[in-house]
Amino acid sequence: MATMRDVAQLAGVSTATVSHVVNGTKKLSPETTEKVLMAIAEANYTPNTLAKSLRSGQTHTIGVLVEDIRGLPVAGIVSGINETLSKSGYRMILHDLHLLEKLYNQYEQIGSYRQRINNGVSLLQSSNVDGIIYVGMHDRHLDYLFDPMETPLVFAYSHGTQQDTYVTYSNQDSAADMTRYLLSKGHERIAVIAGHPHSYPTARRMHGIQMAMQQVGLVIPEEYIRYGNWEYESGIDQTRELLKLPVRPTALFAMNDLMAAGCMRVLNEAGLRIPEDMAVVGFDNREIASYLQPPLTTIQLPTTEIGTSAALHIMEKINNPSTPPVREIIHCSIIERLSV
Amino acid sequence: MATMRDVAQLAGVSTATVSHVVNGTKKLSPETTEKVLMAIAEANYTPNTLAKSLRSGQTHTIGVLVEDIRGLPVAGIVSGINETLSKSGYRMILHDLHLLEKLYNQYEQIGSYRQRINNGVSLLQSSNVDGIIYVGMHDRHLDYLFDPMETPLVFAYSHGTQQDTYVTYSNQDSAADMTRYLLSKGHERIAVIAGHPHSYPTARRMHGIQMAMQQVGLVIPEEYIRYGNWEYESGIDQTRELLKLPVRPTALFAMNDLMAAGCMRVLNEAGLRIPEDMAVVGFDNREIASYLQPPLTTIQLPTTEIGTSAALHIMEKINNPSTPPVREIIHCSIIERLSV
DNA sequence: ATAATACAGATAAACGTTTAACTCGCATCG
DNA sequence: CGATGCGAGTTAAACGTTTATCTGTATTAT
Repeated sequence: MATMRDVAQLAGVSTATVSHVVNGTKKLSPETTEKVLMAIAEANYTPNTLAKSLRSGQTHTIGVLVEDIRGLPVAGIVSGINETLSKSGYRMILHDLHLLEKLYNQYEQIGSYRQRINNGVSLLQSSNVDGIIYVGMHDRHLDYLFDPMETPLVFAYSHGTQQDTYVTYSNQDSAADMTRYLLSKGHERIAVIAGHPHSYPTARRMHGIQMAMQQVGLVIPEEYIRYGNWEYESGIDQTRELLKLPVRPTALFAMNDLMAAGCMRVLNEAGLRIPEDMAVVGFDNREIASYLQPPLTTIQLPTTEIGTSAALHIMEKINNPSTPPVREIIHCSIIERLSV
Repeated sequence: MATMRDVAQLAGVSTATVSHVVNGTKKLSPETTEKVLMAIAEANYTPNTLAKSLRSGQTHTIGVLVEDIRGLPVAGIVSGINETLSKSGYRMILHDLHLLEKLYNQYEQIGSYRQRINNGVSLLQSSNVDGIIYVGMHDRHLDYLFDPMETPLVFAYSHGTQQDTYVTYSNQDSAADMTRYLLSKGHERIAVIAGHPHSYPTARRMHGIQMAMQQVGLVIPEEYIRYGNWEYESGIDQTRELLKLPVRPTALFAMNDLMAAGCMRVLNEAGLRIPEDMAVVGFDNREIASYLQPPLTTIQLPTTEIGTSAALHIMEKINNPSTPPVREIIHCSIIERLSV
């Protein structure tokens, strides 16, 4: 590999001059510039990133800490991050925390959870990353962990701590939008199969739904609201309960596609037609949504956009450390299929 | 950040001594070692990776080039790679080629395809990675591209070129296994909904199926073999054709879960019960397989294992450059559900 | 004419390690 | 007793850049 010294020798100048030509850090005479460029081409010179970083203290590398790359929204976000970073000449060190096995619910293992995050952060810091993007939802302990960190940090997907930059999607507005969509299709008796009762997304989405109803002077009766646990089976169970009601809803808003799939199965078995007898909508636009019968109308999470935006924010923070924290909430779009 | 010089000063020794303590590269007196260790602890010293790499020429970093992280098997493989690498103190630079939009089929865009790969490789090489793992299936042009590369290279998922190390899964054996499984359940009239007719997996899986049949003295009649294109709709179309046959098969082997889902829909609509009237199996174990009615018996790709193994191979190659190429084919397992 | 300024480029010190070569004292040995 | 070898630690060069400071010449202002 040719070094700067080789080029300098070839062009008959000093390495300083070569450096200035390469980086455009100083005005040089056209002749010298030309000579150097020729020499660079001839030697097939490419600057050594390590030396550059060692000297300058910047690696042009972003550490991306993901809870689990196998989670679908995570992959989309990483994809967006990567695309945006590469366009600006940044690399990405990915570190997977392997948190898909839900140990974060089990108190005795929280230590191990923290441990994994700490290890991840150490790994990234030892890689001299210029900034870190944390991708995931389970950020409860992060404020504690990241506190003593001087590296710029952006949360993607999760909300981070209040004093940090994050970019996420809108739970409330999206749910409200979907509700309005159902209303616009003439549905007034809308039932909800919510997620886990004490979870943040459940609360926000519920709020959005109720707001949208209220705006048109309607209210969801208590017996139309059923809480599941995000899983397929709970969609089944809760829908069965709903069908027992004396006055049936005409539309069913499941807070994710998995539960919506459960709904549809029950409706099918009960001989109800979708959407004629009952409309169903979901949330997430997972792969399964396209293959349900009928294909499910649902909400698309803006994963790529979240990634893109997080990447832009981290670069901004790096180049301008005094940037105030940004809280960005990206809107979701409705994917219209045939279940309404 | 404390440097080696600080530690040396604190301990009253030279930096060389500190280096030797840190790396265990030379036998030193217990007293000196102790002094140095104390100083390291006191200064909270952690070695600078950049300086280390610059000097030693090793970065302990692997470049992972993926065709598209949003592809499901890809995420699993990356997950496996990452876990194994971190355990050995390696980092991972991930670069996504964003190839999910199927431009590789369009001849006029092959240039752009190559371009993207070249850019990716350049990015990784400029990051001074110690080795590269290529994750993807579309490796047709790679031998051409990687030829002038001196960096150790391992293919994961795809077959790479014949003279390179790769690790993939077994198409033929898995299909044979599944066929034997069907046979063991008493099915003799097995129909196949194959993938795209000229694709490699289709050919290998077909071969596996036919071998397994032959071994018990059976043969699949030509009209039981139908070619789709891996998509849901083609599962639907081909199953309709199969149902027109005078003698119906008792089992249906779709070469992926999407087509199997299509099959099941048609069978449902035709009023046939699964598995009583017809058994169905798929391939891939995508998310959808669990949520079909009944849940689909299918084949699990060993994604994590592929990743793990690829990571081990690349580290082996780095530490021992003369390692001969390894061709590893990992076996898939059958996920038994209720569709047989 | 002379001082001040601008310009183009060179010099050399850093950045934080690793490691070959060296020093120095001490035991070993024929 | 001089040569030899060894053990423990030091010295300093090297890895390939960046960049503050310096030099020397040309331009401009007074």
